[in-house]
Amino acid sequence: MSSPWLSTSEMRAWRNFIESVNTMTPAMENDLVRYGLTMGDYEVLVRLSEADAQRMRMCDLATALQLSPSGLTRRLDGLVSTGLVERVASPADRRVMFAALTETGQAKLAEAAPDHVASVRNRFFKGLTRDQVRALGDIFETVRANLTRCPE
Amino acid sequence: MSSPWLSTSEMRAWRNFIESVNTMTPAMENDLVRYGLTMGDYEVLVRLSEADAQRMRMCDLATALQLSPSGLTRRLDGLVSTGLVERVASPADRRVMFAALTETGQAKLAEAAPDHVASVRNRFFKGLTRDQVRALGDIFETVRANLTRCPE
DNA sequence: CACAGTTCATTGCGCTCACAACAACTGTAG
DNA sequence: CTACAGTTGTTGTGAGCGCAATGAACTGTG
Repeated sequence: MSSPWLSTSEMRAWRNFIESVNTMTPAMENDLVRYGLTMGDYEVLVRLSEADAQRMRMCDLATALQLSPSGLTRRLDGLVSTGLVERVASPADRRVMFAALTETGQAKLAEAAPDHVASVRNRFFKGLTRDQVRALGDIFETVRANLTRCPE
Repeated sequence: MSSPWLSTSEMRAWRNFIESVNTMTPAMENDLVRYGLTMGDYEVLVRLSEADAQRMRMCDLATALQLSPSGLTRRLDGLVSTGLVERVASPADRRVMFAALTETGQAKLAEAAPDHVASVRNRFFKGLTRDQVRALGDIFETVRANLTRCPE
């Protein structure tokens, strides 16, 4: 129970998990290159597209993306320079900047999304049964809940 | 089946998975800071400790760690400077360098390992049933196999 | 109103990594 | 023996990210 080592079953799960993540991430990143997007960029577009008025405050967006404030500032720089997102000052609170999806950004997301979804299916869900997909949902819901409970 | 979108079940699994990885990785990284190690460093020590004569060729190690050659060179620079690993030239082939675990490195691994294992248990396996752990092993073995089959 | 504390975004700096170019070396074909 | 294609590892360069510091703006309390 409180052995200092992982059990055989745990070790197998852990190693396969780590290796899958390490392989899958660059592969999916690569699938997006043809759209001129990184996975980070894509996540920004998705979040904004789901938000009211297609815009979010920087700090809320950073939290949602689990990114540091500085990281988000720099990531947005890129998206702004390519015209997919624009910065909009808040009239209510002059400290805050909104990251707002542009028409171009919306179009780019619509263009890249089907391929990205196919990529997720192909890299991740391919070969898994319906039960396994459901089990995955349960498992990582537990993991996520456990992680948010122990921030330390 | 070939819908352009993820099903509800897939979406749930995918988002929980991504968020878990994003949260868990820095948390576990943080757990190793007190030993002066990053997770990358730790992985190097583990791989070397499992290898014959506690040493591996650079290119084999890079492959095992899914790291680029240059990435490994730089990572090893750090480990060499702290004395945990040393570079040993191969007498047989003068192109190759071995990364070899030192006594210090072995001791450091022995020191950090129990805490790291506890970290994995605490961040990842905590709250999962034995069946779920086994299911995880199966699932990511499938994912990993699928990824290696489609390198493209 | 004044002012201490908080929130928000950005910038400087350092770290890690990948890609491309490179240098050293091996071994095989001719 | 020579030529040359393939390998192994390192270095130059640039991208992305976090931490800490900064400055601007807001909040609340006396």
